[in-house]
Amino acid sequence: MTIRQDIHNSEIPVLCQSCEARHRGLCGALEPSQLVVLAKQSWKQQVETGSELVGDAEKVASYSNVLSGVIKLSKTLADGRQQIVGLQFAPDFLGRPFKAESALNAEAATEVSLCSFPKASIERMMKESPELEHRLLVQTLKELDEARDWMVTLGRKTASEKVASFLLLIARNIDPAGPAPQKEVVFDLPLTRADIADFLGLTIETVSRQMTILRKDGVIAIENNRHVTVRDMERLGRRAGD
Amino acid sequence: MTIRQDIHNSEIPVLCQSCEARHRGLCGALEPSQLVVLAKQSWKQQVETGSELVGDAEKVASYSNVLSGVIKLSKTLADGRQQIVGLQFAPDFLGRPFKAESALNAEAATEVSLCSFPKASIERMMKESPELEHRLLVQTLKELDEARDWMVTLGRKTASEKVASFLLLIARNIDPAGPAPQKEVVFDLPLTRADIADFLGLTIETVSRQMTILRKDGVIAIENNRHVTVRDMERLGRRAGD
DNA sequence: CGATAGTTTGACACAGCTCAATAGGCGTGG
DNA sequence: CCACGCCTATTGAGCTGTGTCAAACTATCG
Repeated sequence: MTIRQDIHNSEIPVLCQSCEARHRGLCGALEPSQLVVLAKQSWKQQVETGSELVGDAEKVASYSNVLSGVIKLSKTLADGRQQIVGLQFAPDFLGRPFKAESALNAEAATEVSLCSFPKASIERMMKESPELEHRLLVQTLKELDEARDWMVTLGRKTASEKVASFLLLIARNIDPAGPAPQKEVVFDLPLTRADIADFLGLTIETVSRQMTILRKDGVIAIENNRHVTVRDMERLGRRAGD
Repeated sequence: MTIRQDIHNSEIPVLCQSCEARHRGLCGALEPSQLVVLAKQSWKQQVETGSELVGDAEKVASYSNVLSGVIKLSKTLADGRQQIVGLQFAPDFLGRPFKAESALNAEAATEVSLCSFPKASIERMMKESPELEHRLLVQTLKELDEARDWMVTLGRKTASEKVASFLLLIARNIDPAGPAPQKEVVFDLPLTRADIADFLGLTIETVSRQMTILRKDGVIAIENNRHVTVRDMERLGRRAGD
């Protein structure tokens, strides 16, 4: 490597060079010069399963890009009933702009790695760079579409359709390489049965029973409770009801 | 009125002068000069109850501001099961930017008046004016928050909590003058029992039974099926479960 | 190999659904 | 003004899918 190349590479911060978020995520909106500024204030963190990232009604001081792992967003009623209202996969952006407090709870469903930066930095950059706000709008619209799709699942699908819909959702999102529309797909479930129940508006027992039915019917195979093989994506799709 | 005043007023198009959307809605982001351009291409329309504004998988050529009335956004499964995924009140913005096709159905739940403009005009203006895109982001974030709140209702609340939540939602949104936190609130239901059922993920019979219970318990009064008096907003809130 | 947390399975209960009949609101026409 | 018909809402009776409670099973890890 020559000195020239070193100088050239240094335009993009080391931290960002192999980062997914720079390509498909929010940071793709930034010029190399802006990236340098932001990278100085940002830090990568590894977070273990179960740790709370953002508490309900808590002041939020930083935003993050999800680099790997799955984050669950949930809401809880006064008496403890819980509903997961969204899952975030890489390279999603984590944080609710223009609001000091979070109205929901964000928790690492698996091991998660994040790239975080101060709330203020992003908000300052957003004023300078319309492209950044544009990306944020696009991601928010995507999340809104997903939320509305899920409302149909919650309101109008049967327990077995709900479980099939969930497996389909994971199968389509867990693969970081993008959606390869194969017949057979293999993955580890990022959620426990309790989480799945909270996502689907069901109980763990019902989730478990429906998984057993799908297994006995040969639509999926399960090893060690977490490792799932979808034998036929199309058949699973039909079970999901839409 | 003097000529000077006429000249001064003419900065803001006649069409927009008494428009709600100019204050609390999207158009508030626009300079008078931009407003003039947009107003030339926009038109007001009155739409009657039940007419379809945007069909599923239909090309959308225009956006609108809701000036009055209520619009229901819904999705339908292959076998006809339906779920209402959102309601829009004045001065909400109707339309899904950056996507040629709609993934949902928009229908007038009541008489509705709209101010519509070509898709292309807004998108052009959005490129010029970051403030416009900012407003859109803010409205989209609001809708996302609402969708997630409703997911809790759909997934985790009982039938009676769902009906109470619905009445609360209407009571808080129907008043165009804003949320006056009074004890007693009166309004006409913008939805039929069938619509309410589709919004809550219930059947009409269950909705009807829960309304009867609320009426017999004195939480609400109903006249002519549509005219509702909430006797005590706080008590209704407690019935909604959060 | 025992402890612990997560999962599956079974038996039963009940909230909400289905089907069916009745009642009420409202416009039309005599 | 009443009579009729249509549409929407209510009420009732019985059924069923999903929840509840309890026990057994399985994976993982010290």
